[in-house]
Amino acid sequence: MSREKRKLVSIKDIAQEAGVSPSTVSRALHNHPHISTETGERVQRLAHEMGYTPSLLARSLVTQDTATIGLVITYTADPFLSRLVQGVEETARNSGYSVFLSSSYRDYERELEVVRSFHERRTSGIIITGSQIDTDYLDLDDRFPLPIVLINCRTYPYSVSADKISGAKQAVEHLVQLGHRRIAFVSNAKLSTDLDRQTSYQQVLREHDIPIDDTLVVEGDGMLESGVRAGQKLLSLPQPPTAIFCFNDLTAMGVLTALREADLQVPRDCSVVGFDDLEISAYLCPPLTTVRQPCYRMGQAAIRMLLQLIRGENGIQAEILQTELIVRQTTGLAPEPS
Amino acid sequence: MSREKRKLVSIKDIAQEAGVSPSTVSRALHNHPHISTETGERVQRLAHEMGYTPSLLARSLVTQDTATIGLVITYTADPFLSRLVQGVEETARNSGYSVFLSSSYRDYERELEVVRSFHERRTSGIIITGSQIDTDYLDLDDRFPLPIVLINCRTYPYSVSADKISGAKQAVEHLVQLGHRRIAFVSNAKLSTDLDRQTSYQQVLREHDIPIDDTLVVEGDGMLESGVRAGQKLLSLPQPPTAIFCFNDLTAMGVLTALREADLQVPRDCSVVGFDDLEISAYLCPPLTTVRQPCYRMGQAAIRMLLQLIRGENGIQAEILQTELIVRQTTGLAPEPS
DNA sequence: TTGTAGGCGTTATCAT
DNA sequence: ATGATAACGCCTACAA
Repeated sequence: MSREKRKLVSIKDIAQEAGVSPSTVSRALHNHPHISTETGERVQRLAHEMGYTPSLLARSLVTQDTATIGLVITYTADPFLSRLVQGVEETARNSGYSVFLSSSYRDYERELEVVRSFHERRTSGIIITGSQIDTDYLDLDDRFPLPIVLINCRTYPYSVSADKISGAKQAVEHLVQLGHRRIAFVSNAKLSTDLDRQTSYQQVLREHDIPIDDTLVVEGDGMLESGVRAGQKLLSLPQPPTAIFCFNDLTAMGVLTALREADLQVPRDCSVVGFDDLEISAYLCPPLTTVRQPCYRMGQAAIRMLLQLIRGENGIQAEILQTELIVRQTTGLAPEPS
Repeated sequence: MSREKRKLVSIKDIAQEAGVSPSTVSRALHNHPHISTETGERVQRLAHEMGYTPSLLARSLVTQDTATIGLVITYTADPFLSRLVQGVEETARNSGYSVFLSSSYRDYERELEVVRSFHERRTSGIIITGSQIDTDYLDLDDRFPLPIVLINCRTYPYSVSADKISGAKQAVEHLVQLGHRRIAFVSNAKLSTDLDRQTSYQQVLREHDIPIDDTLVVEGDGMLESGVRAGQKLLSLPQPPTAIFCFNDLTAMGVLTALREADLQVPRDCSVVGFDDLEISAYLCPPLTTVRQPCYRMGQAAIRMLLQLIRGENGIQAEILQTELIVRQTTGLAPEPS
């Protein structure tokens, strides 16, 4: 690769070479209806020979459309997000859009900064996961006058979410049916959508007249290590739980580790349920019972909604996708009270 | 959010409002040296009040610099890549660059298509993982006259790689030291860098006068499911291996699953070594012995090299980062020959 | 210190 | 069917 910066060939260069005007070249390149096949072909051939690559930059400037979207995720390392990113990226590309990716680290200022930078780049719209700003975007409308779709934020009008309420209910119900009465919950205090799970958890317990014990609700942060600590904390209780419902699969993996380190058998001594259904969850030891979120489809739905907003369509409503309990081998009958 | 498309305020609008020329506004916004503090402040204030957001699009067109890079990855769902993406994204952003993300699915045409689209967007440079095109880029120089850095492709002059040769050696050596003589290898036929591992594998065996048995080398594709199949295949051998060295951690997880389903204990009946050291690998059951690739630092090194290329610096050389054997609990002494 | 003018690479509107 | 011209929003000599 020669390293000096070369000047790229432009429409003007082709025009000169072909002995026509730049506008003719532009038209020829776009298969404009009223163009003679002769010049059309000549221009096309010349463009190819000269190694012409159109500048979407310049095009965007005049068409006022970058065909670009911004995707804000919390952490690139979060495995829950990778399939979602895939859904967004594939669907966007199939619609001719490129996607900018940046992460917010669940930080309000960072997120604001990223959204601002996307707006400077004149992205046609933005998709945000785990937003810390959420409904404040409605007020920031004049600062960011471009369509925004949020993921898992049901209070915002343009959003795509998984039905966590129903998912959490199914999970806890499943444990109750197995005879568990001391059911713990490991939360993610940082996340507002965590409330759905916790509310469902409490509701199911109440419906079955199971007393709610606050010591059985432990705070986590959705990461592996916090799952380990939460597990240890729960095991050190005078009356440890016989089942643990976790905020997500990563937390569940941490809890499983804590149980193993305490020489407890799953599910014989304690049942565990996760949330997300990561690809790896089916390959854990034992394979994890969990609530599946349709990550790929959520990403896909988000970009579709965003494209509708970009096109100025009306009647767009928040979407809620179904979750599904996947019963594998980390849940079993409650141990007999000894 | 009001849904009609508003016209954004431009430098001209501010100029008119402030009663100065557009160039003065431009200078004021950039803290140009020769500008009166009075107008400077007035313009800044006005810009803020009017909700001005500069168009990097227009700016890029004139400065011939988009401050944008393209990142091509094989699959967004590959957990090995998430930390690498993080390294690229964070470092890029800290240098004022935004990053486009797209995936190639390890397909030559797809990759070409993505690179072309990045070039159309006039990205300042491109980073590519798992390239199928690799050294062909040297010939494609006229089609893509922009800096390209490859990851894990040592035959290309501008590349960042992990030292897989040494890593694989350490892994197999470790198994030999534990007394294993029937050591299997699960490969990834799709990937050229796989050869490094396989070569090291054979070399270590030779060094220890261990006969090389071709039936102990099984093809995989680096995904979970292929690990399961490879494991099953190896177990069905008349003389199954006592240790399995896997192309990556995902494959190792699959192998572990196959072993568990066959009611074999790890490492008592069979040892397993992975490659990558994903975050979750430390939390498997048992925790996985593996070769760590410094994913984050590889991403960081790649973007640094790319920025050097963009700046036109000389003397840039391919970088090779060290790998490290992380011994956990899936490896143990070879079982006594029965 | 500020304004004028030209240009970045395209597309779009008028003519011809 | 093609060409001239203006415009997108910004930057930057050069001139004043």
